[in-house]
Amino acid sequence: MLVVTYNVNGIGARLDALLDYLEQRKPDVVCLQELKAPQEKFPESAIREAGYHAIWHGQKSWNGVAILTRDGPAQELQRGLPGDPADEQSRYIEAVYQGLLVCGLYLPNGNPAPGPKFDYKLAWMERLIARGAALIETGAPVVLCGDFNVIPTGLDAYKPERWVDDALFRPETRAAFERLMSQGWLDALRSMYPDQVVYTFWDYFRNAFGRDAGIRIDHLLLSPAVAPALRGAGVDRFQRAKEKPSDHAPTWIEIDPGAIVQPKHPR
DNA sequence: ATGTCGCTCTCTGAGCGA
Repeated sequence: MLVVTYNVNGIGARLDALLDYLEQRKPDVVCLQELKAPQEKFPESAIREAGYHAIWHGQKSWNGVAILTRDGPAQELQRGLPGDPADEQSRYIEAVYQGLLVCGLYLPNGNPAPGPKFDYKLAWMERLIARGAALIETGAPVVLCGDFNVIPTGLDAYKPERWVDDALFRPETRAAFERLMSQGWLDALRSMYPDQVVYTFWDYFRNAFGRDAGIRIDHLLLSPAVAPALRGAGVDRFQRAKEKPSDHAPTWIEIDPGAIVQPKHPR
C-alpha cells in the first residue's frame, strides 16, 4: 500500500500536476495540504474521474487538507485538530481506510518568530502532542503525516546555520517535535535512511531545487502497530522537477497491509 | 534583505502568507 503526503501549494494551480502524479504513481492514499481553496472549490469531480475518492476540509485563501483514496472511500473520523474550539484554520483531517488510521496535517509555519504566529504554532503542537498520545494509546495502526513545518535535525537542512532563528528549526519547535516522537512514533523516512540527506521542500527562489538547497519538513510518522509493516519510503523528486511544480515534493511510504498489527480489543 | 509563487480583492497591480 502506497501512502503519500503532498503539499500542493494551491489545488487550483496544481490540479494538472496532481492528476499527472496520480496517473503515474497510482498511490492508494494521498494526504494533501495547502489546498488554498474554499470547501466548494475543491475539484472533486476531476479527482473522482481520476479514480479517487476524496474527503477534504477547505478554507478560503489559506491552508486546507484532504485525503484521497483509490480503492473505496475513507471513513472520516475527525476534521480539525481537537483542543481549541476557537481555532478555525483547516489543518487536520483523520480517517480510516482499510483498517489504517490516516491523519493528514498541515502544521502552522510559525514565522516570524518570536511573535503571535509562533505562539500559535507551539500551541498547535501541544494539541497535536495530546492527539498523538490518544492515538498511540488506542494501539491502532496510525499514519500521522503531512507538512509538519519542522526541520527535525541539522541533517535535515542545507546550511542549518541559516535556519537557527526560523520557526521551522528553533529549539522550541524541535523540542515539541521530539516530545511527540517520544510517544513511540517512527519517522519512516529517517528510519529508512539513517545517515542520508533527504529533502522534501525547496524554495522557489534562487534556484533552490537546482542547487538541492532543501529541507526535510514533510513527514510520515508510524505508530507501533504499523511500523513493522514499513517496506520502503522515499521522495518523488521528479514531481518537483516538472513544469509549474509545488515547492514540496510528494513523500511516500510503502507498507505491507498484511503486516499491520490490529489491536485485539479495538475501541 | 532578497528571491518566487498562489490566492484574493479591488480589480490588470498590491498585499499577504509561505
